[in-house]
This record gives sequence, C-alpha cells and structure tokens, in this order.
Amino acid sequence: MAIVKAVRGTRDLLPFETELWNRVEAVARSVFARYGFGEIRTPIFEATELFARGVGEETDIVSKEMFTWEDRARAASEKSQSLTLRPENTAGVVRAYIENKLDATGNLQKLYYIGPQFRRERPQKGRYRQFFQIGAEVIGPQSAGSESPVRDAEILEMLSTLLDELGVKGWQLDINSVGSSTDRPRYVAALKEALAPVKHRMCEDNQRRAETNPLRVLDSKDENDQEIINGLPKIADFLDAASTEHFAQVRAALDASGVPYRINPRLVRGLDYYTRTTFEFTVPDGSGLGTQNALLGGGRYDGLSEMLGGPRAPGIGFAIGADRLILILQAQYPEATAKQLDAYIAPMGVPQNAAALALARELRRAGLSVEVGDGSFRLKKSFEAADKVARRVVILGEDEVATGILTVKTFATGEQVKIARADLIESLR
RNA sequence: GCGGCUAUAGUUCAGUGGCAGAACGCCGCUCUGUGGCAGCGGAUGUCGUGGGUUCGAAACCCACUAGCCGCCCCA
Repeated sequence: MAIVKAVRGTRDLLPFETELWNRVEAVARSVFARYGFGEIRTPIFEATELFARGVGEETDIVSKEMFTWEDRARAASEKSQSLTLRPENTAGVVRAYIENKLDATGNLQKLYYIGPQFRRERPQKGRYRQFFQIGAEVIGPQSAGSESPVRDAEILEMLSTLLDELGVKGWQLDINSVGSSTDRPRYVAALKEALAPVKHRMCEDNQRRAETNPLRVLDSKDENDQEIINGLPKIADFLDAASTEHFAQVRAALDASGVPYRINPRLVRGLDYYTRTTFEFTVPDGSGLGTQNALLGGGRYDGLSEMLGGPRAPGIGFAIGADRLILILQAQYPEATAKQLDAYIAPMGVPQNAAALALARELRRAGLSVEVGDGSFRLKKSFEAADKVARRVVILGEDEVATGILTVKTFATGEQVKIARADLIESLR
C-alpha cells in the first residue's frame, strides 16, 4: 500500500533538529523579555479580507500565494465566509490590537509571536509552504511614542543583539526609508514617469515591473539595467521634512548604539503597508540559504491600523524566517554535538531489570537524564548502546544489586570506578 | 506560477537494454561481566508512482509526484 507523505512544501522536524529550534526560540524569548515584549498568539487562519486589506490585494502574497477556502454556511442563519491560512502575522496582530481595544490602555504595546505561516509558493531551500516566523511588533497611540524613531532604532538594536547571542556570523543590516503614506505614492508616480522613456531598453522582467510595481525595478539584479536604475529618481529626494528627520534620528540612534548598518536606497519591501523605515538582515552567500539570503525583514507601518478600520496606531515590526535562521546556524556550526544523557543503566540479566528501572526513577527524580537498557542484552551490546546516547554507563548486575556498590564507567576517559549507591547521584552530576 | 537538474539499501552513491551493487551504517558471531579496534557472517530494496516501447527495462519514451537549482517573490 502506498504510504501517505507530508504534503509539498511541508516537513517534519525531528528531535535532532528540534533541539536547535527550541534553543533559538528560548534565546529569542529571553531577548524579547529584556526589551519589554510580551507574547501574543493569534489564530492560524483569519478572514481572507484581513490580508486583502492589510497586506494588499495587488501583492504577490495575496494575489497568488494564499491558501484560501470557502467555509460554507451550515444553517440558514449562518453566512459563508472566505477564510485564509495566515501568510504573515503582522495583519493578525494589528487586528487583535484593534479588536481587543489595546489602544484604550494608552500604552505602547510590544508584542512578539512565534508560529507557522503559510504561502503557496514553489518550495526551495529556505522556502517552505508551511514556514515559521519569529516576529515582534511595537504599536500604540501616537501619544505613547509609537511613531518615535527611538522605537525603530530599539528594534534594530534588539535584532542585532539577538543575532549575536544566537551566534549568527556575518550578518548585514540594510536600512532605507520608503517615506510616509503620501511620500510613497509621489515617488512611485515619479518613478513611473522616469521609466516610461527608458524601460524599452530594459529586460523583460523590468519592463513588466515598470508597469505593475515600479519600486521592484530598484531591486533588479539585471546587470545591463544597472546604469538606467542608477539614473532613476532617489526615494530620499521625495521624503517630506518629517520623514527625512525621522530617518536621520533612526540613523543617529543606531550610530550611538554601535549597530553597524548600510543605507540601501534600493531596499523596498513587497507588502503595501510599509512606510518610512524598512530594513532587512542578510547573510553572505554560502551561509546555508541557497539563493535566499534574507533571513529577516520588516519595517514601519504607520497606516495599517486605519487600513483595517482601527484607530490611528503607528507601528513597526519584523519577522525572522526561523527556518532560514536554523539553516544558517546548521551551516555555520556543523559540528554542534547531540546532547548526551547523564547515564545509561545496564542491567545484567533479566532479573535485574526491575532494580534498574527503580534506580533510573531515583536518578531521574534527582534531575539526571537517564536511559535504561535491558537485562537480556549482552554486556558488550549494552556498552555499544550506552556509548551512543550517554556519557556514562552504570552496570547493575547481581553483585551490584547484592552489595549496593555500583560500577560506573565514563566513556570519554575510559575511567571505571566502584561507587556506593548512596554516592551515585553526586558522582553522575 | 515559469525554466532546468535529479529520484536505486537507513545514508552517500555506482550501475548506457540481459541475475540488484559498493562504501559507511545496522544486526549477529569470534567474545557467557567490559564498548571504541579487528576478523568472519547476515539482512538490506514495490530501483519515486503510473503507463508505454521491447523477447527482456533500474536503464529508452510519456505523464504524474517530490526534492534541489535558477526565476518570480519573500521570511
């Protein structure tokens, strides 16, 4: 019979790697807590309309990458509704902010989340249909300082701390400002105008982008088009005074904290809600990500709450591609060793099984990690089994049970000692 | 969604139309309470799935599925 397999773009995470996942998540929670963030858990599916309005109808995510279905009415009084597995989490967090009236607290909300997201893209290394993001949002009324450049710089400084604490090597921070919600349309219009007379000389992709999404032209890697791209209007020239000042203050704060960054005027992000500061952390080629070099991205979204029918609530946030972060760490630390148990108890002979399990219970209650073999194993087999999973083997034969003097061998050194049962726990720590 | 490459043992891979292979790993024995080394032996398998060509297909053809690479886009 044919076996049922995990569906395209999804995968199982087994213990040898969930250990790293748990470590990454623990470090993230620890860092977030120090910056005053609390965890939020939003539903894994939402009304389709949330993403259409929040992320943007014309974005690739919404127009072709969502898992959407019609939840049909089951009674005359029930309405059918279009639902979607969340393709990102910012829209959901802002929806929760509005719905739970968190603005009424008057406080800045600092919220983080860790969870699966879903996009129906073609899978590749570092790109899955169910993938995991670790993200955070700072959002609140203007009176709470949600619009302050301090928030932008704090988020970026926190991310640099997180990546350093995780041991990610060679990360690079790119920042840009895409301007306010009025700057951005003015710039896009100017870009379109500038592209009109020259786009016919550009590659096919860029000709299409010039029409559909001019900002994306800036991202192009096409070598022949670089000269034209360099001659296009710069976003910096279209920022109003407030946005220019805002960006300057973000940079000044980063400089003061010693966070290295690069201003990248071509950094545009694909989601419609971004305003002012946008950023991206990348790692160099050969860091385990294949062609994907962005491991996290984010930006400011001063108008998102209002787009979703909520109060004015400026915010800024980011999402880390956890799958990509794991790939990087696995590539940068290939020798990371599997965790070893404190002891393996080897009963000699089936009659010793009961005593072995009782001893294991005692050790485990004392906080030691322990595995128990089986009395039917030959001692040689017990040693082989023990060496694979534990640092030490405790031999429990007829003699040991009778005398209470146990034999303990440490694999790393080959040292073997006799230890009274009363002293065993201390000697295994 | 588009293009390319790939799919054979647990793993990495060889096998260009004629009996399904190697290395590593695994299991057993040499060795009845001492592993790592060594020797000997053993099991590896619907050759991704389905169809076609052929006397004969792991191999050639088609479709499908999945992975990887590139594009698009993004985390």
